[in-house]
Amino acid sequence: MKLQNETKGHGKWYGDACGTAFAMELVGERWSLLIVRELMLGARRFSDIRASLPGLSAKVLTERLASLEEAGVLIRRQLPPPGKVQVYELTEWGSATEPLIQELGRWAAKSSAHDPTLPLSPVSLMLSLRTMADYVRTGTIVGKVGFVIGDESFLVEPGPGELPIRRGEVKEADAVFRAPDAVIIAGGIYAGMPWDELEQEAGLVIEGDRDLAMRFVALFSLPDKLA
Amino acid sequence: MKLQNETKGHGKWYGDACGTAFAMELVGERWSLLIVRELMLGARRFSDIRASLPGLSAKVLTERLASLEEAGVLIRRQLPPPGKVQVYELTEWGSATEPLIQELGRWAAKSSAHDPTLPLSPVSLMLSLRTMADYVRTGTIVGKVGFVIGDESFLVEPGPGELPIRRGEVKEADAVFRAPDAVIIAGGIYAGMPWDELEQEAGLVIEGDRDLAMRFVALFSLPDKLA
DNA sequence: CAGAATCCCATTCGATACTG
DNA sequence: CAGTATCGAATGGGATTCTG
Repeated sequence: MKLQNETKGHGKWYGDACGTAFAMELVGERWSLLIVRELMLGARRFSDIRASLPGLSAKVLTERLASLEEAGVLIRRQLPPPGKVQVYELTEWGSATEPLIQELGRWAAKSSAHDPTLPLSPVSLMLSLRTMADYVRTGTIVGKVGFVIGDESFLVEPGPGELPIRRGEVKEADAVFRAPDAVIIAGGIYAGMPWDELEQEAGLVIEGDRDLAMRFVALFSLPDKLA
Repeated sequence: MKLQNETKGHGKWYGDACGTAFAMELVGERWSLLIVRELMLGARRFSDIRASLPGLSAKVLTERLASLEEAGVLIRRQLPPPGKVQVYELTEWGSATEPLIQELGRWAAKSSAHDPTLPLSPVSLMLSLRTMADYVRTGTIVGKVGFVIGDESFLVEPGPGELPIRRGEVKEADAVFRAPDAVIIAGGIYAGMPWDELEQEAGLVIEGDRDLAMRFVALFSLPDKLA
């Protein structure tokens, strides 16, 4: 891919000092922000990203990774041997897009047209927890909650005013949600589907401290819709 | 313009429940969010918007206005006679993009590549004040500050933890900044250019309570850059 | 598997001209 | 002023193929 002329950015964008314009030049392209989102919880490989974003072609992913790298949002890195695979990782500035992604999510959730039952990626679900949590109550939960979604695992450790999430084994978790697909868990948390029904019919498994699990999911709710 | 098929939105977008994706479908198109930004401080006419966004053609503006209206972000309205002109105005949900626009701006400002000396529209400058204000000090300013930029006027009335801005005559202001272009004022506030130099060489005029004016501009600063 | 390279079609854009 | 109509050029994206 030919590098774009640096004075004009992606082509002929708006030469505007406003941050809105500048930011849209960098991450406003189709797929860009979704790719950034997938990297938000840690470095991933080309094929991981592709698998999480159905509809994104290899060509476009290659192009977006290149322009995001050029913009300084992410870097391409070789993992040390053994492994020695190539991964993409957000820079510090790239990670600083999280509030941005959260605002996008909050705004979308207020739309009456937003449909929370559409498919979503594991990372997308985990990040939505951070967006929609009631932070005045996160401190009341004691214990770690694990999620195993397909072949990805995450650990959530609620604390006062915070909700740290990291990838990792769920052995240390006190309660674990296990499901083949993120949309199942999203259905329980956001669409109010009964948990026992999801366990019987959708392949959800809740392990460990079930009471903890239920108090945990009660932390999350969608905002009221706006006209 | 043919309306898009409603099931696929703008064409073939990502069918993802994540708010990021949904929001990008609605306002992620080129120019869309800049148009929304121009409406943020009140309804405007077609040609007002066009004049504020150099590089935006009538064709594209027409298209964007149509899709933003269809998405429920803005509405098209006839002003009552006399006047009887057509204006575009944000819906309640459209106005709810302000935190989003602010996050975009905050993030952009942390980039080392961001150039605050580029041209910007009057609305863009006024909104940046709300984004960059030090809200622990806004309450210490007593008095109204007016801005006249080209032929647009705004009134800012700082209060504890808030910075309301509205269009309006600056007669009631205790201090007024007057400049032919927003970039001049931005240079003083964000780029640290000396105010007296701007007055002598760039056509800036500061009227009224000069001490108030200087304490007011000290409320604003750009964040530290990230790698 | 991780991408680069080609090919080709669909869409989009900008410029210009036109209209109520 | 507030758009609409048209046209040629540029861009974008999917499918496919190739390579280390």
